[in-house]
Amino acid sequence: MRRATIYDVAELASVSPATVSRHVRGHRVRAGTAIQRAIDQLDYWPTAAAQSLRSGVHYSIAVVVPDITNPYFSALVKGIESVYRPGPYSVVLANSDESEKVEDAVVAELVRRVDGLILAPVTEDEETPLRARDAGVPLVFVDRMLKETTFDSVIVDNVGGAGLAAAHLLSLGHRKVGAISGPLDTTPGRGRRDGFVQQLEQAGVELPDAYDQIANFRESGGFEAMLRLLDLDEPPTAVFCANNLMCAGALKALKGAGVRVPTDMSIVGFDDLDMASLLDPPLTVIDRPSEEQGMIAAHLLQSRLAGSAESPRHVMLPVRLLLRTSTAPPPKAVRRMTATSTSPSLSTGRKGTAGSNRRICRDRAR
Amino acid sequence: MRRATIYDVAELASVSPATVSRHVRGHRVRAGTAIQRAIDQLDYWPTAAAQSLRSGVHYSIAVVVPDITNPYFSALVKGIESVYRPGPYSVVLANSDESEKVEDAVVAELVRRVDGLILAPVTEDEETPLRARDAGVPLVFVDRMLKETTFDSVIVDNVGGAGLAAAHLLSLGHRKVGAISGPLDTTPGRGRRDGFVQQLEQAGVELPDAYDQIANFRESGGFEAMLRLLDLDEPPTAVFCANNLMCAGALKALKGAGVRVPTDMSIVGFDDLDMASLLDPPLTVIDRPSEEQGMIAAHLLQSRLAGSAESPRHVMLPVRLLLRTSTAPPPKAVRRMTATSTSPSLSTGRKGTAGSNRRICRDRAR
DNA sequence: GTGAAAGCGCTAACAT
DNA sequence: ATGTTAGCGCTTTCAC
Repeated sequence: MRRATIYDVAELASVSPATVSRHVRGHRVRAGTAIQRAIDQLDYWPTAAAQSLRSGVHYSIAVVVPDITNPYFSALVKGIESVYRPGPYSVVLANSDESEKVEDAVVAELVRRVDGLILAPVTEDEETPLRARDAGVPLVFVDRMLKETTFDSVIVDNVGGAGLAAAHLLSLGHRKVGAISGPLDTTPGRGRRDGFVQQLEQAGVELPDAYDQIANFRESGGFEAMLRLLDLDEPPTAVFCANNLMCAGALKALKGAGVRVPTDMSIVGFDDLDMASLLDPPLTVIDRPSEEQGMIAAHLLQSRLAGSAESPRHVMLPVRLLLRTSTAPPPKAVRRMTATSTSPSLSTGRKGTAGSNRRICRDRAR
Repeated sequence: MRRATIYDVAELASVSPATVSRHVRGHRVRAGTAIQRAIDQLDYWPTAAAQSLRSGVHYSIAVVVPDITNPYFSALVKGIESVYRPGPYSVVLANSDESEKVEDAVVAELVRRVDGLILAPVTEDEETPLRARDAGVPLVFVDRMLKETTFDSVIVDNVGGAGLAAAHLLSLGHRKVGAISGPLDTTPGRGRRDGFVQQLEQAGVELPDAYDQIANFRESGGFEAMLRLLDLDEPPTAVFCANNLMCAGALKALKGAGVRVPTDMSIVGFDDLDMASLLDPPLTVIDRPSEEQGMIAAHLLQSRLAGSAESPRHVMLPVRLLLRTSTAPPPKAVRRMTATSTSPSLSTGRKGTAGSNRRICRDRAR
């Protein structure tokens, strides 16, 4: 049996196809109930392709992230979906797998099928976004963005967050601190390293090349970078890991090498992990509002789709230091400072970030 | 400037639209290079909606999972994507959020836009799959399936895996064992509980109602169920958690209550976690091949799309017990058995599962 | 509020 | 191998 078309419904309900179309799209029509009965009876569903072809709208948007396996991105997506439910838009998700090439192919495909795009680009200087512009598809960046851009964006205060981590480590008395940063051609990779280094410099502490590790944003990156750090004659007494996955990798390397945290080495991560409090030891991290970030991105996109589009809007969300127990004073504090104070004085100058009032918190019960 | 159509390209290259169409779809045509030049010059991209409307194929498939936040599903998706890259099909991902209602809406939308569906259904007795059948869209189940079904499916040996967990706990000498199961109207929820109970019964051990906890598959479910268990006059000395998220929740409850694992209570989970080895203590789990499961599902779907469709195929993947250190003999072993043997003798009768040779392993270094 | 008619952009038949 | 023609199923004028 052939699939029913709008003509079949029209005939059965004794109206014109145009009227059926209006009814289906929610307009009030006189024969509404009769049409609905015909629709149910024939099990009619509009053909999406025909609708799109004719009207030019798809009623769907796409989200492209570099690694769906990363809990941060899962949370982000959840936030976006919560805004778009219950429709009329459906949201499709795609993975670029941290590959510029894959991302480009994926986006090229998607811009032909969706009305808008939320993108966490793989690098800061790629050309993928042009595909969206060329296709006339509104785009908003999340988590990462291009260097100079006319697109909307929602990122977090990477520089400030990393600075917070550095200040915390310094206040504990650490002077030999290392950093495992992500690729420097990404917004968070570069921003977090910059913020960390700046804060160190303000305290007159240097980040030697050997302590300045760059790696990929996955577990393997953190694992290998930590191995290199441990291989040094004089490893750092504290290390900042630029994201959650790297941090897990670094912890595995430490565990394998028998290095105790925080007794032998302190660790601060960026991005909270659902399991962070269950780890051995519970992880001190820079935490950011992931779901909320997704929701804001969705709202920005929606306002574009609704046509109320002004100049590009860039929103930056505040982050906070979540204290758990993976940080402690160094094994032998060289210069005694406020090293015993677990509530470090963070009077160091810092440009204020939107609405950040409580920047340091202890982890609550669960 | 209007978007270029196939007619514009045809005119510029002095051929017919049909020839351009053939070229675009990879056929060899004489004027190939001229056409390509015209395409590049005009920046022509075929309109997906028009292609689909005319040809009836979308060149995309969809994956619908109940919780993209669950690492198991992330891995599954990764496996699927690896099969479909580099095209010509694109894969879109959707989240049903463990809600039958959301799932139904999402699938209803998707079947209008994709050529095939890979679905991890929310429950075992829902009607969503009928949407796919009605729309003539091939469907394959992963992880979960309906009770009686004519669709392809790829699941894992839930019953056997849970049995393995029970046998392990028993062999350590536990007699007061509890289970935190998922919803019984899901394949893994029911299967894992059944397998656990059966194995217990074979050893003459009962699962009292109070030890038989049912909860949602999320962290909150595990947390609350464990709280209930701890509230008992005589809590179990070992607990089996039916999935990774629940297990994390249960661990948080234990941590909050100051119950030590495995000293005071042993824990076995189902599904490995990336972080499982970093937890305090490293978690003993039933592990299954997630990415591989996704790949198999993708292949099954592809064979359907290719038309080589016979009767429904059901594949069941083997699982294994991954020994770490969250399990140990009970505080005071009531009856001394082989309670000190960490390599339990699993001579208990069990129907063989496809290709399972090494069902118990110790966790390797990292 | 409703109907008639045109056409979105493409590909499948068919003819050459 | 290529061109001609028709039409996929819908929505949108435009007239009433």
